[in-house]
Formats: sequence, structure tokens, C-alpha cells
Amino acid sequence: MTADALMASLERAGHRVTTPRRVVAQLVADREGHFTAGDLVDDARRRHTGIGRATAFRTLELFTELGLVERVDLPSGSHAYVACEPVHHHHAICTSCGRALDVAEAGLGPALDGIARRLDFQITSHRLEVFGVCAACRRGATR
Amino acid sequence: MTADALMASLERAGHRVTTPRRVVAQLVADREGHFTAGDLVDDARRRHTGIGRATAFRTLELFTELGLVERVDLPSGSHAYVACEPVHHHHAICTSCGRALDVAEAGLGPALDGIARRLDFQITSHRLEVFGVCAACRRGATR
DNA sequence: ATGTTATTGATACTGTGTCTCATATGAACG
DNA sequence: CGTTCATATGAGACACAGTATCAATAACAT
Repeated sequence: MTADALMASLERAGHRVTTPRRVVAQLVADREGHFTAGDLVDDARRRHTGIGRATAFRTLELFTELGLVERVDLPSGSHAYVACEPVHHHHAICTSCGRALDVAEAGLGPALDGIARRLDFQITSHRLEVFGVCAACRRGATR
Repeated sequence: MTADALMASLERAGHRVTTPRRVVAQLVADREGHFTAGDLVDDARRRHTGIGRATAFRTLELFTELGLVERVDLPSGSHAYVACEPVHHHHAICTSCGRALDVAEAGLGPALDGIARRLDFQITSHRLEVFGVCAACRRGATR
């Protein structure tokens, strides 16, 4: 996901294309794996962009609304974001390098149907998060 | 899950049985559905127990470690807890009344295997959260 | 009863995320 | 191009969650 692609989606949705937003888009695009809002704020300061805290949070929220970035809740309880394609899917998060792989729906349907039936529960949404170690990290390349 | 059961597990694990912990256990037992740490602190103050903020957090953390209570991440991003049995399972959270139903493993295995194979990813843990409306709420009893 | 040790509560502190508001800026229009 | 005006920005204040410190206290084995 490039910064340009992010900005294009933003414009398509009727939002203004501004310099601060372009900067945040670039920071997101430059990130590997997941990151917190705080990480982005730090990046912004380190690179001497004049991006304010509030703007970083707001832009991230905007990207999330547009589905360009998704929030994942790490086992530690902190909130992280990952850039991803705007279709329904889940994430496999590598606990070693922090990268998030997209996981397609993957036969969860029957399991969900079973749950709905057994519990007489009307499912409106669900979230699956898988944690583990990716192939690259297993081969020893921990970065 | 009664307050006594909570305290019994606590004692079995070699922790001291103290009055503040008993109070927190009672607060947890009296709760329906999910609640945040802040909710418990408020309960404690409202009932004029002399429980300090730190103790409420600490006790909740302790219960979580022992698996007597489990943390769930709500779609809103806030952290909530639910009392539950200490075996691996997932939760179906009713967005209307806030109650959490326990969901047994439910045929997730094949789906996870598929993910592991396709992505060449070694899964160490996973979390499934299902949101929707429970049977009672669908019938109109919103509390 | 008593001594040891875990636990407690007050308080201070670190972070995270939101809100406000005066100022600045994009883009549509002339 | 310049003007206009809604939108977006940044600084700072704020609200809240969670953690750390530490002297005082209470559990429990003896």
C-alpha cells in the first residue's frame, strides 16, 4: 500500500488532500508490520515534519474509517494499526517481527453458523486474530 | 461464578485471602456481562467499600492470570472483562445487553490448519470474538 | 501472641486519546 | 489568478486508563 494509493482513496471519498495527510500516509506506507498511534507520532517528530499529535490521530482515524488501515488488538492489550486492503479479512500477527499477514475468510462460515445455531445468537460481526511465527522468522531472519 | 468460588481458586493458587480481594470478588460476581476496570472502581466507591484504585486493578489482573476472568477487546477499542470458566473458549458478546456467552472451540481447528498451511505460519494462539444480539435481546427483553 | 512477608491505599506519574479554538489552507468559483 | 469559505490544522488543555512507589497494615505459619 503506497502513500499515493492512500491519498487517492482519501480523495475519492471526498476528503481534502492536504500536506499533513500526505505526510501521515507516507509514514504509514513506510511502516512494516503493526504500529501504534504513538509510533507514528514519534516518527513524525523524528523526521521533523511539523505534524501535530491531534492530526496524526485524526488521520489514522480517517484511514481506519475508509478501511485503508485496520486496528488490531494485540494480546498485550495495546491498540495497533496495520495497512491493509479494504475487504473483510483477518490478520495473522507474527509475534517475532510484528508483521501482519492478511488472512482471507478461510472457512470460518460453518463454524460461525454452528455457534449461531447452538447459542441462538444472531451474529452481526466477528473478529479472528491469530498469533504465531511467520515463515521468514522461523528461518531465522528476525528482521 | 460466585465470589466464594473466586476466592477458593485464589487460595488454591497460594494467594492470600484478604478482605479487599473478597470485596472485588463480590463486585465481579454481581456483574452481569462485561465490565471495565473503571466500572469496578466506580462500583467500589458507590458501595463505600474502602477499596483503592490500585487494588481493584491488581485484583482484576490476578483473577485474569488465574483464568477466572478473561479480557475481551470490544469493537470500541476499550478493554473489558468477563467472568468465565478457566478453559480455552471464545466469547459471543451481545451488543445490546453486554452479556458474554461462552463459545466452545467449535470446529475452528480445520480453519486454523488451513490458514497455517496456506500462509506457512506457525500458529501459537488465536482469539475469536463474535458480536451480535442474543436470543433474550431479540425477544425484546433488553435487560 | 509474634514475626515475616504479601498486600494495601494514597499519591504521583506515564501514556493514550479527545476536545477546543484560533489560525491556516485547499479547492471551487469567478 | 485572486477571493471565499468550509475544512483541516496545531497547540495546548483535558479526561481517562493503567502503572510505580512506598510507608502502613493485615494474613498466616509458627
